[in-house]
Amino acid sequence: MKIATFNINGVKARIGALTDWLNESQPDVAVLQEIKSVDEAFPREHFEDLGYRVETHGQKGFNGVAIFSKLPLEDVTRGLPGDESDEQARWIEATVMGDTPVRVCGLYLPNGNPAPGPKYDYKLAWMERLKARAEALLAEEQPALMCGDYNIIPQAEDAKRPEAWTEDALYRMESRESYRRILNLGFTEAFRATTHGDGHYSFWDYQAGAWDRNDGIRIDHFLLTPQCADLLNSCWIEAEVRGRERPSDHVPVWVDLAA
DNA sequence: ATGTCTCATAATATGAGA
Repeated sequence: MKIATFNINGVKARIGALTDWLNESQPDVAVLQEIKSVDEAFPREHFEDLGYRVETHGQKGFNGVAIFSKLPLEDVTRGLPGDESDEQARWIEATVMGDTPVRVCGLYLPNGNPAPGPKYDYKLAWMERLKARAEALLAEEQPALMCGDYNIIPQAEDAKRPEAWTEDALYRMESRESYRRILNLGFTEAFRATTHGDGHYSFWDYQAGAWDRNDGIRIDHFLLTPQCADLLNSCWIEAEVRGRERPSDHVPVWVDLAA
C-alpha cells in the first residue's frame, strides 16, 4: 500500500497539477492538506472519476484536509478532539481497508508565526491535543499513522539554512520539543528510519528562488505506531514535483507499507 | 532578505496567511 501526503496549497489552483500527479504516481492513498475549499465546492466527482474515494474536511478560504483512496475507507472522522470551539479544519481520519487495515490520520498543523504571540499559542495548544490523540492511537496497538504538514523542522539537518529559522515557529526550541514529546511516545518517523543526512526537503518557499537554490526545509512527516512501523518497506520524498508547472510549495512524501 | 502564491472581498486592488 502506497500512501502519499501532499500539501497542495489550494485545490482550485492545483486541479491540473494534482490530476497529473495522481495519474502518473498512482498513490493508493493521498492525504492532502490546504485544500482551501469548503466541502460543497470541492471537485469531488472529478477525483472520483480518477478512481478515488474522496473524503474532505474543508473550510472557507484557508486550511482544509482530505483523504483520497483507491481502497475502501471506514470510520471517517473529522476534527482533532480536545477543543469543541476550534473551527479550523486541520484533521481527518479514516481506516484504509487493505489486506491489513491501517488507521490513517491526516493533519495540517498550525504554522504558528509570528512567535511568540496568539498564533504560536494556538500551535502549541494544538500540539498538546495532537499528543493526546497520539497516545490514544498507541493504546490501540494497531497499525496507524499520522501524516501531513507538521510545520515542524525536526533538526538542523532538515533545513538548508537552519540559522535562518532559529526564532521561527517551525524551528524554535519549544516547537521541536513539543514534536519530540509526541515522537518519543513510541512513534517511528518514517523518513528518518530509512534515510540519514542533510539535503532532504519537502518545502521550498515561492520567494527568492528558493527551489533553484535548493533552499528548503523538511516539514512534512509520517509518524507510525509500532504496529505500522513493522509494515514499513520504504519512505521517500518526490522532490521532482516542485519543478513542474504551477507547483505547490510542498512536494509529496511517501510511504510504502506491506499492508 | 525576500525576488511569490492563493484566496476572499469587492475599491478589477488590497490584506491575510503562509
